[in-house]
Amino acid sequence: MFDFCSSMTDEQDARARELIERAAAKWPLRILHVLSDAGAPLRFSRLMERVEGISQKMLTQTLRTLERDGLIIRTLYPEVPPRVEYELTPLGRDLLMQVAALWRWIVEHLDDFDARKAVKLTTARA
Amino acid sequence: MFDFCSSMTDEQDARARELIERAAAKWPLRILHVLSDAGAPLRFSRLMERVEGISQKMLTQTLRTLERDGLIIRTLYPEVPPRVEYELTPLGRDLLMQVAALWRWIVEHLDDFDARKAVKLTTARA
DNA sequence: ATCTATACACACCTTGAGGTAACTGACGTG
DNA sequence: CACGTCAGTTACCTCAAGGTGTGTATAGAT
Repeated sequence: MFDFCSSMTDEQDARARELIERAAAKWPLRILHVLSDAGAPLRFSRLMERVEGISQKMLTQTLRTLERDGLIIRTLYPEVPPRVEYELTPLGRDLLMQVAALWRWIVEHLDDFDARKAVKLTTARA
Repeated sequence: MFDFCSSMTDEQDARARELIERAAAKWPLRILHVLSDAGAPLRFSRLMERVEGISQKMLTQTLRTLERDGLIIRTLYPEVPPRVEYELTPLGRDLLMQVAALWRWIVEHLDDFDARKAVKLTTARA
C-alpha cells in the first residue's frame, strides 16, 4: 500500500532492518546520543560516566559494534596510562540526525501513544 | 552539540527512547511493515504466514504491545470459528512513515556502513 | 460421534544477553 | 617495592526473552 520499500531488494531490506534494529537499541542509541551531545571525542571513562547504568563490559562491546558499523571511530593513543578516544564518524552523525527526526516526531506525538482512545467497542476482549 | 533534544524534558526523552526502542525492534517493525504492505486488515493467521519465522506466542504478544501503544487496532468478530482482524491506526501509519524515511536513508547509504574504510591508522588495535 | 478451523492461553524449557567481579600490562610516583 | 591509573579482558552467573508443544471453546460439516 505505502510501498515504502518498493525499490529495495530483499537483501537491502534485510540489511537495513538489521542496522535499524541494532542502532535503535538501548545502549547504541544512548552512546551515539552522548557522543553527539559532547561534540568532541570522549574517552572510555567519560563515556562510562555519561551513559548512566551501562556496565564496562557492555560499553566496550557496544563500542566495538558501533565501530564495525562505521558509526564511530576509536583512536588509541599509545601512552601510559593508555588513552582511547571515541568520536562519531560523519556517517554516525548523519544517522543520528535521521534518528533524531524520528525522535522529535515521537516526542511531538507522545500524547497519542499509549492511546486506549483508539479502542473500538468491538475490540473489547472476552 | 547537535542538541537535538534541547526542547525535551528528561521524561519525554526517556519515553520517546523507549518507544523508539520498542517499535524498532525485530517483530514490531516487521508486523507494522506487513500490515502496511497489505493495506487492509489482516487476520491473525494471515499475519502468521506473512511475518516469516515468528512464533504464535510472539505474534500475540507483540500484537498486544502494539495495540497498547496505539499503533494497531484489534477487532474481534464474534463468529465461530472466531475472526480477529488487525489494522494500523493512523498513528501507526504515521509512525511507520517516519521510520520508513530513516529506512530509506539507510538503504541509500548501505555502502557506507560496514565501513572499515573509516579506520584510522592510529586505531589499529594491539 | 468425530473432525476441523480459529485464535489464542498456558506450562515448560533452552538460550543468550547482560551483570559482577577479578585480573592484566605498562609506566610514573612515593 | 608497592601503588595507582586506564582501558580493557575473562570467567562466572543470573534472568528474562522467546521457542515448543499442548489445551480450549464453539459450531458446522461428515
